Amino acid sequence: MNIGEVSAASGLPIKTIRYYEDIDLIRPARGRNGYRAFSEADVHKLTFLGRARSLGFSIEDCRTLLSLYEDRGRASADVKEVARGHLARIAGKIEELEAMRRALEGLIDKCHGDGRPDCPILEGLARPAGAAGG
Amino acid sequence: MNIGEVSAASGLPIKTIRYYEDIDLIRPARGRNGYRAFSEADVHKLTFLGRARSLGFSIEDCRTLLSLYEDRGRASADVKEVARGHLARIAGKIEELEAMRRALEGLIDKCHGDGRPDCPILEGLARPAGAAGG
DNA sequence: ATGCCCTCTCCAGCGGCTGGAGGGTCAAGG
DNA sequence: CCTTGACCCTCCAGCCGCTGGAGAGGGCAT
Repeated sequence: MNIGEVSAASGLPIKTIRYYEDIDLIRPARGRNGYRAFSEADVHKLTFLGRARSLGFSIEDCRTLLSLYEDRGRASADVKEVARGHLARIAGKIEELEAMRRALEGLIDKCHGDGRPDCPILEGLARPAGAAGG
Repeated sequence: MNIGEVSAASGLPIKTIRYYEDIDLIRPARGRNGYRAFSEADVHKLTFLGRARSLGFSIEDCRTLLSLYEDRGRASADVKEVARGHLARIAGKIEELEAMRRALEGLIDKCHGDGRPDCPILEGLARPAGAAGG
């Protein structure tokens, strides 16, 4: 299988597949013409990688997950630990973003948003964080 | 004011301040010795930038916000539009992350996480997204 | 041989810093 | 006057995970 077909089959861009080879996530064979020759196993791995990435796992996590995936003697506890760590990072990011959202919504609500120059959003950015106007 | 004091006053790392000058967000004066000589206005701008960044605004948004901040004749509607756009991006990201979280939690819940190799997390990553085991 | 699409490698850039090398400046102390 | 040490300077490289583009070669139909 050439890279174009694999791209279509896995849903990953060609560039990404080459990149994954570059960082040693996959090691496709090579034909005499120099073209990458992907096996079914390569396609499975790439699909796996695509799903893991779409769940937000880092490349390093993906590397770990892939090696667990390939290790028939793995302990599921190891997989779970990686997943839990990632889940915690996601939860943290969500909290961060929700704090931003709350702060932004608070400012936006106060801004009349017309042609006049006075603007609580800019004032909020210019003042110390918690300082309510009073 | 030298960069160290400004860093302490604004809460921004020295490197970041230099970087902000590099990309023309601020234009501090220079002393005869080549040191940056910051005015109070520079410090205000940097503090403003720090707050905007902490709310997740991109550098380009910050550039816009800063120019609005400095423009006494601005329309608050313009500020509000920038903020609303950013809020929408944040909300989008939160949704994305929450979808990831739900998917991950679903997988993690199903994994017993012991020494045995069978693992619904890996299976979930190996199969098409919505395909429940049956 | 032509044309077209596929593939290859290598280099550069995105955002937003951050670290480090290698050097100049300034104030205090001896 | 000299040294010490904290500060400041510039420039380059790297982080992550790709992505775009240049320039060249391969494969197949006509």
